[in-house]
Amino acid sequence: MAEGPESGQALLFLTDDQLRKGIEAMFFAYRGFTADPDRILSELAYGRAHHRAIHFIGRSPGTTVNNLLSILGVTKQSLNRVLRTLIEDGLVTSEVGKTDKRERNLYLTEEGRALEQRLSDAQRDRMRAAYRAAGPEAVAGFRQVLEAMMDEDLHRHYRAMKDAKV
Amino acid sequence: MAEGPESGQALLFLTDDQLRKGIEAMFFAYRGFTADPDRILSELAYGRAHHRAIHFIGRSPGTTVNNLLSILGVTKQSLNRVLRTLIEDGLVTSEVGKTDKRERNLYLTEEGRALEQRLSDAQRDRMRAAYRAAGPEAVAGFRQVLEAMMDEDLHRHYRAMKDAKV
DNA sequence: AATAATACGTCAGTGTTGTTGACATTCCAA
DNA sequence: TTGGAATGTCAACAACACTGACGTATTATT
Repeated sequence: MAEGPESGQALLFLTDDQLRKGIEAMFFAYRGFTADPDRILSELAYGRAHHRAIHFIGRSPGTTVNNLLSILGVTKQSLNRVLRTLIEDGLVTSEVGKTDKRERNLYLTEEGRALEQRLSDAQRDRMRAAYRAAGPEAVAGFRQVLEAMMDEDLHRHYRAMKDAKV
Repeated sequence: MAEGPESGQALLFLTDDQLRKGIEAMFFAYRGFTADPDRILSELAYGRAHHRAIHFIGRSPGTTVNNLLSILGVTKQSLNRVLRTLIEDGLVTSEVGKTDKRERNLYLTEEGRALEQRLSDAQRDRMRAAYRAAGPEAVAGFRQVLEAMMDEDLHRHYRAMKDAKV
């Protein structure tokens, strides 16, 4: 080991057992994290893929297909299937780009914003309850660990979005 | 609001914007969380469902199909398909229950333990790096928030497993 | 002006993982 | 002992990811 002066007691949080607990906590918590939106989505014959698309289009109105692809980390064929149904159902509009006509700028319609609101309300309610139960210091730690767990390219997207004004 | 003396400054961490950041952090971090095992699994033509089964069988040797079902939250038919391939491939053994012959007790084989080790090593490496970067206080907060985010029935499973000795 | 590269969409095929429905076996209790 | 509940298996289907190939419009490069 020979980690220097911080060895011993101070590094007990890095034992395999502690790490395993973190892994299992992550697994169980993610299930809770998605449970409420999933219920709403299943009523509408949508899935998580639709939720993710709606969320990030809502976050960045006018975003392009390519940008969405790099955020979501799926293939264009997979995203296209989802976008097509959302456009057909009138939740999303796709406009030819002004400066570059190859691009498509994506926006939520009124109806799309309504669903986005409904989904994020459900998810925020749970998040708010968890935050309130854990307290501000815990929340800060929560965010720190999550950020350290991201892949670098996703972390870039996260930072870019984190600091954007609503 | 009228939340009492802790209103104002101290509740800024509960704003919608803070909650949104937490939601997006959760989304991006979970991708990182599963990225390393996913790479290993794809080499072997397995998926996350196989990983989850292997993980929880390894954690609770002799567990029954029913118990695994309530942990994983899928249908028994879905789990069965995964278990069948793992058994065919010699990673898991299924033994008829001693007291109740309807039950099947599940165990990892030597080979199954080897894969479990390989997968959890990869996942632990990332978790360890994140923990080390964030520090012990952050890790405590991380775990607190995650636990508060779980559904109650999953939280029960988590607690039961959390305190079990390896 | 011709060529290459980019952005987007689509068709076809495949694999994992979830779902329901039907069914066999085993246990238990009336 | 018979009917019901619990446990697990087989079959078929849907959602959603993937790869590969191709078409089209637009922009950039030479």
